[in-house]
Amino acid sequence: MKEFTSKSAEKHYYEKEASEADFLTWYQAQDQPKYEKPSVTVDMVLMCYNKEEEQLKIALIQRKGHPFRNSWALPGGFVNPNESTGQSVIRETQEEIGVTISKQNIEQLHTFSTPGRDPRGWVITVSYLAFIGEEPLSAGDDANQVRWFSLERKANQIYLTSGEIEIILDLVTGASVGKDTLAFDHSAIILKAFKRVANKMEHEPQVLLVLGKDFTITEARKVFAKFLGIDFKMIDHSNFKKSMLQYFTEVGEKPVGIGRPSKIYRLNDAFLGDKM
Amino acid sequence: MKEFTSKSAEKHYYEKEASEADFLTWYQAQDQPKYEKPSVTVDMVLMCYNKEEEQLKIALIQRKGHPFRNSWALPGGFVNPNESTGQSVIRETQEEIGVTISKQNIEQLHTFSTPGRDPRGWVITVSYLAFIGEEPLSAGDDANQVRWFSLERKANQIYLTSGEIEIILDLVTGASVGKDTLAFDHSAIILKAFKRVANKMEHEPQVLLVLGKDFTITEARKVFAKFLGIDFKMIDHSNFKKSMLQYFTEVGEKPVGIGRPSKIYRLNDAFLGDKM
DNA sequence: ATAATAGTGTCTTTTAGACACTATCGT
DNA sequence: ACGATAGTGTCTAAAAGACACTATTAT
Repeated sequence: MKEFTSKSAEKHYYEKEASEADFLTWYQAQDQPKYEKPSVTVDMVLMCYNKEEEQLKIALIQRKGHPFRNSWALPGGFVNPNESTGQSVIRETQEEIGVTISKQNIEQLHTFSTPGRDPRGWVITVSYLAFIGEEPLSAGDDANQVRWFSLERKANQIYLTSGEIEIILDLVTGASVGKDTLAFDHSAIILKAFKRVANKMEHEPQVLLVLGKDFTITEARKVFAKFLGIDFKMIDHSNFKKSMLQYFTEVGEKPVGIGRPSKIYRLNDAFLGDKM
Repeated sequence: MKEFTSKSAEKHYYEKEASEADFLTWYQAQDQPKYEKPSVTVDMVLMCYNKEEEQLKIALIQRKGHPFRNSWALPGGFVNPNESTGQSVIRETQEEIGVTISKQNIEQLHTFSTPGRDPRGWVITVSYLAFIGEEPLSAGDDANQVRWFSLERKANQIYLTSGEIEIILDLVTGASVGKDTLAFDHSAIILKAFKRVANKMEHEPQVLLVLGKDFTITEARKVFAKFLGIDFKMIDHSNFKKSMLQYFTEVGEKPVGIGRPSKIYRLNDAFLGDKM
């Protein structure tokens, strides 16, 4: 082992003179951590659509422990070593609400790092977005309950409701305006997600995955209308179909229900995996 | 101070029964870190445009220390406590290359976290994108040199060149195909940035900030052409002007140079700050 | 005058949108 | 038959694009 007159001389030698292999061996042997490090979490904005209620839904959990005990929050949790944040968010979504998503169907949203965003200290979070057909949620260990909250846009406000709970977010100011509030800065994350979807759904209609694999034109119109905060009849059936047909393909016919039987469509493969 | 029969009973009490204030007091007093934490860095993709050479440029530093000593890399560094990642990247850009950017002019790109992306261990990075008019760079302590590299798109490859150094990236495969390579996964970060700009510059022409505050229509055409990998004459002057005039305003006339004097334009304020 | 650049005007093609019409079901 | 839904076709207005033309400068 080499001898050094000082710690800083040693550092200089390994960083600037030794081989990279020697540097790494030395580096791993040092007292970690040299710098203070943040905790890193992931959060998932998971949306679906209930065809009977004609409502968009977002999955929220009620936190069992501090901080924000009993508050509602996005599913998520700490990132583990040897895991990408994408893998973490898939694992946490599975653990906390019992929903399995593939890595093709998650999209990274934004990383939030405002100092003070977590009362425990220095925590930054990488947020993700995903769409699935409606399925039951099951609470993991960290949650008292898990619920699909209805997500309704009225003018420039977003109403998140489930039973007696109502959380109101303002699309313009970004603030939470109701009496119930979400944990951490999860309001900001949800608003970011909502705006992102609304802005690009006409060119990247992955949103339609909230309808499950297959859907009808009118169901697709209804989902779009929800994000735009308008009645679906404001979106002309004929024109909508004409412009969207490039993104999905007819796969069958729906034999039930009132009115003329609708055809069934499915998103083209190009819109399922491999986003930008 | 309360007494507990076991550490886990204590944890349960503070997380699930105590008040949030008591929980936080207890939490801060615990031996940190309970979980292993990653280091978090930021990286800046900073672009400008040299009007004489008619070349897009990207700022790269040559690393002074391991890992990747003497390799070229994006400016960036470790995030400090009590700093958002946005603030970090502004600070690091100032320290490493001597360029001052405002927070309105940076855009978060993506967070990279693939295990193994940094040989020192668990490091994730939050990448940012910014455009400035050309200005001299000055190397900070961590860099041997700092340089503006020319960034040229030829078909689906990106050539980064400066003097004898040439780094080639493939837009399709995402891989680095030349003999010189960048440090870490910085190729992937640059490609992500390039694709992002190319995809949205028609609707959000902040790219034009690479021309400095003011520019002519033809200069703008040239910048666009660089990102599209075509000759600027392929972009019709008249049609380009018609469609872009909604984004910028005439502010004067340029009295020098060959040909009819061009008018000077400036990006509307709406496109300088406050991105989605 | 001519080459080089900047800017205007016109015409065509494409796309987006309004809207009237036809088709098929349950009641 | 009628209301409700789904789907087609037509017409118009707006946007995108091709291209010819005019304007101003250096040489």
